[in-house]
Order: sequence, then structure tokens, then C-alpha cells
Amino acid sequence: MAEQLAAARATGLRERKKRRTRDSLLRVALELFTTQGYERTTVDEIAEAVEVSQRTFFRYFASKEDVAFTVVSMVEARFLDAVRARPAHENPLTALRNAVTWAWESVGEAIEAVVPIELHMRTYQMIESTPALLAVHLRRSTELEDAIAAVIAEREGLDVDEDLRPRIAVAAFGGVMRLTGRMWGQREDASLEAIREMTARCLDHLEPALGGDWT
Amino acid sequence: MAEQLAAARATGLRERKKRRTRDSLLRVALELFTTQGYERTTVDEIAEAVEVSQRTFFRYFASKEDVAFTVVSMVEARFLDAVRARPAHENPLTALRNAVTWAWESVGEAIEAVVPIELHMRTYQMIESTPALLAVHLRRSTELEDAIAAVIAEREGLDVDEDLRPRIAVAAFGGVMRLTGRMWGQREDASLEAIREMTARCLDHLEPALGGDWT
DNA sequence: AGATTAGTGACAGCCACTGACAGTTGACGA
DNA sequence: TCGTCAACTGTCAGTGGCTGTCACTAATCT
Repeated sequence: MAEQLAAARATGLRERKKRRTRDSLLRVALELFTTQGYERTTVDEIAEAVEVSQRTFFRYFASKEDVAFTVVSMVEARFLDAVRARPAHENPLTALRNAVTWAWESVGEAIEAVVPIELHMRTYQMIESTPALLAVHLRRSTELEDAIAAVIAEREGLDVDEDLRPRIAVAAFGGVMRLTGRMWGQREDASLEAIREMTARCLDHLEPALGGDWT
Repeated sequence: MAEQLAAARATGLRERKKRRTRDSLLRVALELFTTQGYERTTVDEIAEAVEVSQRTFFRYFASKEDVAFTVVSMVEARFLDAVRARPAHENPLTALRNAVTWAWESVGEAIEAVVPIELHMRTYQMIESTPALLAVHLRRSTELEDAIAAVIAEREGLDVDEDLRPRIAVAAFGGVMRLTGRMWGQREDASLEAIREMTARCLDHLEPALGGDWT
């Protein structure tokens, strides 16, 4: 985050070079992952395409998985900020809902600064359809949920470890969000428009689904 | 499932031998995982302790992770059966809740038939606290949720792909269940009693947490 | 008993990842 | 402008999970 802003204005030749190789590694990796599949892409292959050694790849990214989630975590951070920014008078679920809506409307340019949006969309779908990555994605999601629960608890002036409601509300909300992502991943229409619409639709069904009778 | 019943009555020498090595591999693996940690245990080590080749380990278990989830998936299957067995008049959330309660009350002996319960408890806590395993656990959980959603949909005479409510209800429920498991994993008290009580407590908070104001 | 077949071990190899060491090249003060 | 320092990188060797192959042993079948 901060380092990207710092690197945006040309600091030094060294910095710029570093940023270039990192960007190249990222873009080439995602491109290879999405075209030929995650498992069928080796780290050697990525490194070779960028003309660096495999060792260098691992100096920029902690693991092969790590590359796949670079952009995703930017988006997540943005969503978390959005939750923090919601006015205090909104009740928890409303705040969460408005935060998602706002986040989906504004991530566009943030993503584009690093990789083409369309590449990110394909990446997301690849994550959803690659077991090993899906697993990591889910774990990361619960970590995010933890952070969100903390924010919600603070908004309401509660202790997260005392009152279960923040965590539970976020867990339920998170469950629905993951369902949304999954359904979107299975679709052909991979536009921001589509995911926004699907999000709204799923959230509309949350409360009725938990009600007693479904008549 | 079926193969275990079949193997219970001594079929042939071959079968019995197979079952013995499989059981040994399972038990030794879990024991090593829980005492010295998952990452710090190598497959070679497990194989050596059971006096088979590493290759043989992989003939019984698809992966190192696979061993860790053997018992867990038995429990999950049992829960799924419990959901199927709930009387039709119960509404979705009630049926799910009763199914969990019943499952936690009856898994005991089923587990004990394979490994000591206490070993399974430690295994579960290890899964929760090992990032790589937690990730896989979460993915497996969503697969289970899929199956449950299908059952719920059928109970209510709905099409899972048509009406979103089954999936959403299960997603929310699943979110809460995972929260339960996690909280339990962080506790010292690793008894079946404790997890049952925690389950009830979390589920009691589900509906109030989704309500408008938390006053 | 002999033919068949399942189960196994030994070995070779792929790939993700790590540590150690040495070479290169920007940064920066003299 | 020129070294010197520190950062960045490549090479190499090694570990651990996992797979394919092949020959060998032993349980099962006829």
C-alpha cells in the first residue's frame, strides 16, 4: 500500500527497477495462471518469462500462491476501509452492505493501476475454480472477517470477545459474500456490473432465509 | 463407510493386513502431527514408524493432508445424515440446529472405532491452528455446505439453483458453525461437552445478531 | 501346485521452496 | 569522479511432498 504510493513517484533507479520486475512477475504469472491453469504453471516458467532466476521470484513473493492473491488483498483492504468509513448511525448489517456496494463501485481504478481489470476478473474466477487456491482464499477471508468484526464491535462500543454478535453477524455476512463470489465465478458474465447485482440479490435474501417459514 | 463395515468382519488375510497398515498409518500420523506439529512431521517419518515405504503411505492416503482429515470427514458424513433424518415439519434452521446437537451427542463411539476420541480432539485443534490445514478445512466445509443446501432445498421442495434461500441459510449457518469450531479450538477445555455448549450459545445469537439494532 | 493378481519396495524424477555464498550494480559521501 | 558500501541478484546444493515405473513377493483362484 504505502510502498506503492512511494514507488509511484520515481524515487531512484533501483526502486523503479524493483517495481518493474515485481510488476512483470505479477502480470506474467496471472496471465500464465489464467491461460494454462495454476497447477500447470511452474515458478521456473514465470521466472524465465520475466528473465530472472527462480530465486528472485521468491524474493518478491513469499510463495506461488502469494502472487495469485496480490490484487485480491488490495481489494479486501479497500473493503475494510469502506466499512471503517461508514457513518455511525447505520446499523451493522446496513453498514456492511453499503460498504460492499461502495467498494465494488470504486475498486476499478485501484486495480487498473496494477493490472488490467479484465485480468483480475479472470484471476478471481481461477482462484474459485482451483481447489488449492480456493482453500487459501477461504482462510484469508476468515482473517478479513476477523478484522471486520473488530471494526463492527468498535462501532457499537462492544468487546469482540465479550459479545458474540459482531463475530456472528460478520460470519453470516461473510458466508453470503462467499456464496456471491462463487456464483459469480461460475458465470460467464464477469463484469463488475454482474457482481454488484449479484451481491445485492444475495443480501436481499439473507434475512428472509433465516426466518422461520419459507412460504 | 461401506468398506469399513466390510472390513470389520474378517474377510481375508489380505484385507485384514491392509486395514492394519492403514489404521497404523492413520494413528501414528495423527499422533506425530499433534505432538510435534504438522509441518515438522515428514511423510518419511510416518512411514518409517509404521515400517512401510513412503510410497506405500501414498497408496493409502492421497496426500499428507488427507490423513489429517480422515476422521473429520467421518464426522461430517454423520452430520449430513443427521440433517437428512430430521422430520419434515421442522423449519430449515431448526432442523440444522437439531442435527448438530444430535451429531455431537452420538459421534463418540463412531470415532472411537478408529482412533481414541482424545486424539481426534487434539487433531481438530491442530487443524484449526495450522494455516495450511485450516485452509483445506474451510474448503471442505463449503463442500459439505453444498450437500446440506441440497438436502434443505429438497425438504422444502425447492430448486437450489432457482431459489437462493437454501444456500444462503446454510452459508449463514455454516459461518456460525465455523466460528464455533474456531472458538472451541482456542480453548483449553476440549471436551465434547464444551463444544456442544458452545454450539448452542452461538446459534442462540444468530437471529438477534442479524436484527436491526443491538440494544 | 501353478497361474493370476494385488500390494509393496526401490529408484528415479518433478516441483515448490530455502539457505549459503559470491558477483553485480545503483547510491552516496569524499 | 571515484571508490565504498549496501542492496539486489544468480548459482548451487539440498529438503520435502508427490508420482511413475518396474520388478518382486505373497495371497487368492482354478
